[in-house]
Formats: sequence, C-alpha cells, structure tokens
Amino acid sequence: MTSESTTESRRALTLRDVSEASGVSEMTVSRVLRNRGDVSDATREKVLKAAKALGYVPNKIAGALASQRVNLVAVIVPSLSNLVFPEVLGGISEELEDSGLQPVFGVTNYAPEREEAVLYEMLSWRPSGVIVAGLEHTPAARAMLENAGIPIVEIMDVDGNPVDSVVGISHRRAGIEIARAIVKAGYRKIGFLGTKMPDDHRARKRLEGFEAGLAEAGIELADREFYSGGSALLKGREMTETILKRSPDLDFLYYSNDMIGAGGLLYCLDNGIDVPGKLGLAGFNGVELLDGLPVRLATMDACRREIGRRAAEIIAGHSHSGMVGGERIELTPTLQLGDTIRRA
Amino acid sequence: MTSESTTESRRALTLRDVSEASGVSEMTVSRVLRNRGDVSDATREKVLKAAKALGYVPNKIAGALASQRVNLVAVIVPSLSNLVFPEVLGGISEELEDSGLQPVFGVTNYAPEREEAVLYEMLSWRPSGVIVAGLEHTPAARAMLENAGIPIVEIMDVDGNPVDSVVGISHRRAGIEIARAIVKAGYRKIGFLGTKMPDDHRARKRLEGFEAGLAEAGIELADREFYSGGSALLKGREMTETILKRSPDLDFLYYSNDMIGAGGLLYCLDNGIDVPGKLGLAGFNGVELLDGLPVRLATMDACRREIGRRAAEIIAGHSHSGMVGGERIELTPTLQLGDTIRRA
DNA sequence: ATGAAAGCGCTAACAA
DNA sequence: TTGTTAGCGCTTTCAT
Repeated sequence: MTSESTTESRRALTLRDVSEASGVSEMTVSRVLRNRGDVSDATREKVLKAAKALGYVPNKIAGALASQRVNLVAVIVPSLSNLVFPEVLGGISEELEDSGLQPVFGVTNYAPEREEAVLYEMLSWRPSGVIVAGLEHTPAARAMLENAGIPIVEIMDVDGNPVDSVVGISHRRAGIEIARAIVKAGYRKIGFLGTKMPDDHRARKRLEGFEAGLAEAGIELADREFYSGGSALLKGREMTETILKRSPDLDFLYYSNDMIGAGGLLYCLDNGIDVPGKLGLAGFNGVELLDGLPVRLATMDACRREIGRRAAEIIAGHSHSGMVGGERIELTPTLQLGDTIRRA
Repeated sequence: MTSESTTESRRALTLRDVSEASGVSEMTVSRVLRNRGDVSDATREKVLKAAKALGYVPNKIAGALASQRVNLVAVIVPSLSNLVFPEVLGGISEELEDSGLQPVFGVTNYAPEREEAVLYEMLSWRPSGVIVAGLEHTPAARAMLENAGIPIVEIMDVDGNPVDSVVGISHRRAGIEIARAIVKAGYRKIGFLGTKMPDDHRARKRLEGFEAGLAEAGIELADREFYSGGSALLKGREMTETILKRSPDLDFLYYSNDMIGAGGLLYCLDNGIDVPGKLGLAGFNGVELLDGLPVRLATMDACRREIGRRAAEIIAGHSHSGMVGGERIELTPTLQLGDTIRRA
C-alpha cells in the first residue's frame, strides 16, 4: 500500500489535491469532474486517473455555494409507517433517478409544528424544489413555501388552496363516490370506522364526502367507531366486533383505510357473517396486501406511485426548462367493487 | 399586505439583509441566530424581530462551508416497500429528533452499484455520519466508507466484517435457532419458501443458518420454493399451494419473511389444513400485521426500531463527545412460537 | 458585548 | 482548450 493507514480522519481531499496530483489547474479539474466545457481527452484522462487514485469525493457544499445550484428536492411526508408514503417516495425516487436531482425526506408525524420545523430545516439547504403532503400548513409554513422562490408541489390531496402546484386526488369526491356505489347496491344502515387523527385531513375529507354522498339519498351514518395507534389489522377486527355488537342492524361498514378494512373482513370471515349479502364492506387505498386475502375487499386506488412520479416530474421539469408552475393535476381513483359489495 | 406579491423568485435573503434591517452587524446577527456567544437581550430581540419580519431562512450551505460542520446523517437502505426499513428509519428519526442532526435517506433497491452511487452522492455533502444497511458493499463503496473520516454504522446484520460500528442481529444465528425449535417440536420434513434475491444477504444468511441448524439433527431441507416481486401475501399463498402439491409429505414450512408466511397461513386456514398439528409454519420479522390474523404465526422479532435507535445513538454520540467508534452491538431477536408450532 | 477581516472549496465569467 | 480572478453567504479568529 502506498498511503499511510492511519485511522485518523485526515483532512478531506480538495480539488487542489487533484490539481496538484495531475498537474492540471483546479478549474480544469472541476470541468472534467462535472463534464462541462471542452477538455482534451488527454487532460481528462489524467484528471480522472488522479481523482480516482486519490479517492477524491467532490464537496457539494462548496459547489452549491459557488454555483447557487442545489440538486436536492425536499420531500415532506407525515409518516413512514403507513405504507402509503413509502410508495409515494418510491415513485419520486424512480422519477428523479436520472434527473440529477436527489430526494431528501423528512417526516412530520402528522404534527403541523413538526412540519414547520422540518420545512425550515430543509429550506435552509436551498433545495431545487419541495414536495409536501397535504394542503394544510401552519401560517408560518405556508409563508415559507410561498416565499421560497422554488417550485412547490403539494401532493395527495387537491381539495383546497395550493401554494403552487398540486398533484393528487379529491378525497372528498372519493368519499362521495363510494357512498353512491353503496347506496346504489341497496345498503341503507351504514357505519363508519376510522382513525381518530385530527390532523389527517384526507381521512376527514373522505368522511365528509362520504356523508354528503349518503345525504343525497337521504341517508345518515348509522354509527361510527374510531381508533388510534396499534396494529391496524387487529384494530379493524376489534372495532368491527364492537360496532356490530352495538349496532347489529348495520348492513354496511366503510373503513377509512384498507388495513382496518382487511381486519374487519377477516373478522367477518371468521364469524361466518355473510359478506356481501348481509353485510357489505369497503376500505380505501388499494393496498397490495389485499390481493392475498381470500376475499377481495372493495376499495379505491389512491394512485400513490403515480402521484409521486408526477410531482417529481414537475420539479424536474422546472430545473430543466424554466417552467411556469402552478400546475394542478387531479388523478382519478378507480373504484374496485371486489367481492364485498353486492353486485346489481 | 406590505410586501409585493410578485410570483417572481426574488433573491433569497441573506444575513446582510437582517443586519441592515436590524442595524446590527452581520456577525452579531449570526450569533443570535445560532445562540452562540454573549449577546445582550436588547440586541437579540432586535435581531429576532427583524429576521422574523423578513422571513429569513439561514443558508446552511454557506454555514456548513464556513464552519466545516454539517448536521446531516446519511442513511442508506435497500428498499422502502418492505416495511422493515421504514421502521428502522422511524427509530433513527426518533433518536435524532433532538440531537440537532438530520437524517437524509437514500434507497438502493438492493443493487450494489446503486448503493455505491448513492453513497458517493451523500458523502459529497460531507455528512456527520453514515448509517448503511448490511455489511456487503462494492470494493469502491467500502473504500469510500473507510476513508470518509466520519462515524459509519452498518446495521441490521452482524455476520461479517464491519467497516466501523455495527448494530444488528445475527441472521445466521436466527436461522439456526428457529431450526432447532422446529426440530425440537418434532417436525422432520421441512420446506423453505423465500425470495429469490441474490443481493438480500440477510435472507441468505438466515437460510444458511437454518440449514446448519437442521443439519445438527441430521436433517436436510426437503424442498424449497422461491419467488420475486408481486404482493408478498398473495405470493405466500401461491407458493404454499405449489410446494404442498409437489411435496405433500412436508410437515413444516419456513418462510423467509412474515408477509409470505401470513399468506401461507391464510392458505392453510382456507383449506382446512391442521396447523400446527399436521403442518407447522414460521416466518421472520415480527411484523405488526400478524397481530390481526386469526392465528398467530411463529416468528422472530428482528428488533428493527431498536436497531435504528442504537445506530443513531452512536452517530449522535460521536458528534457530542469525541467517541472512538468501532462499536459492535448485537441484539437478540426473540422467538415467538405463536400458534403455528406444536408445543412440547 | 460587538465588529472587522479572512477564508471555507468550489464555480461563473472572463482572459489568454 | 486552459488558466485567472472574484466571489457565493456564512463562521472563525482576533481585535475592540
């Protein structure tokens, strides 16, 4: 070995080191490493060889400061344990893969103040764009987004007043549509089961839409049951038992997500309840999990991956050409009746 | 409104703007904003008021360059769709919350070259530490990790030769232990079902350990079945049907993860197979999902959240005091027999 | 308690 | 095609 093997953290290498090792000016080394401008093949080779031999890793901090360009995209989501958001992140990663942009994730745990803090932290790195879940923010967070001077894409939801661009579905409309389908299938005594999260605005909007949809047919929610925390599948099981004990005459259960819906479905199967004859069921999200169940739960696909991709596309578009922004992309979730809603 | 509402991206605010607005020198403004050094309350107040009024967001790029300090921790995981990794990330986020450090995530899709690329990208931001899943890296990636001069924590797995610190479980030992438990319960014709991922080293080590454990009792794997992609729950169902058709005399199925194990379990329940009497089942991971199933699948908890927390703790420890590094933390997964392995 | 000067490592703009 | 000169917006250090 040629280099000393001190575990000591020696000073990080700089362009200058590569410059000296290769006998080429710092500026030209910089050009080679960024594939910019015209550099002769001979020089290029010399530089690359030296850089590799030394194990040089460019310092993007200095580069970003000098060029006023940062290839980072801030992505802010409420949670990672929901599986919904990892999928969105997957779509974003995928789309950004070859754009030269890098996603940086932050998690808020559904707390508006955390969102504000995370946003502040991320904006201080001067990213090329921000992708943030939801349209509801603290006034300070909204002000930061408005003044950031970079493309902002709010995702998941379109029901509200976006700061800049927005990509998502209308949860209100999703609620209305499933309500209509349920009514049309002849169900009348309908219960709702969902999370007790004051800051999950999308679940709230779905419920509002759902009630509005029922109201069109003069129907009111017959009962409702809420939970928070714990294993969703288990909670779905328990809540279903609870609500059915309390209101045995219910003929339909609408769950605010597929996990608790699947739990409810398993409960019904275990207890020999006639689904969808005596009792209909529906969830929300179209999670992959459902494919493995013995009976397909009715659900609505929330277009998660697609949302991630489109949002990333908008940010990437800005950095390539000078796009204008203010796009509004409303995706249409498809209703899958599955096996848990009676067919006409 | 007092400020003009041009959508125009005006130049971002600098310390100087705050300095001028408050009539305090840039240096003192900087001190106030970082809570460093002695500043009179009067001055502090003036500065904070001005900064808030302007909506100033510090430029960490410049700050990092000047101070040679970056409060970022690079976190590199193979996948987000596995639910295992989101949980680890959750543990990391939680632990880092009040340490002043910020996690930055990168995803490799189980591809060593992607890992190398992501690592290079992240190191170029000069993070305070790196947390990376697994002990297997390309030679170039390993060299980068060794020369980064910052704390490195490899997580999930301890079977191998770490670069610096390591926090995880021994997947080999996990395989051995479950094999012993299965043999002890009297099962003899044992099948394995798992992913066909050449780069999922942990699954591979579990299988190796499993076979070693069986070998202790002079038993060989009777059959095996692999899959890739698709809904794990569904795949588990399908693979179980396939392997049982092919080898009807199997009396135990060991699944490489809980999702396919749950699929297999549902298949058995549907088809009236006597579990655990005629057929025993076990998975791996201890996913929350299992709590909701009608029968508890035998599994082993992989300590995911704990791994995240401990890894983050090591990085945070380095940045506080000057810790030495090279820690090795082996956690012990607990075997939960559940309802799918015969009791003695 | 506050300010002035120098420079972190790189790149834009220009010169040769 | 290559090199030189000035910063980018902060923080460090040293002076006041």
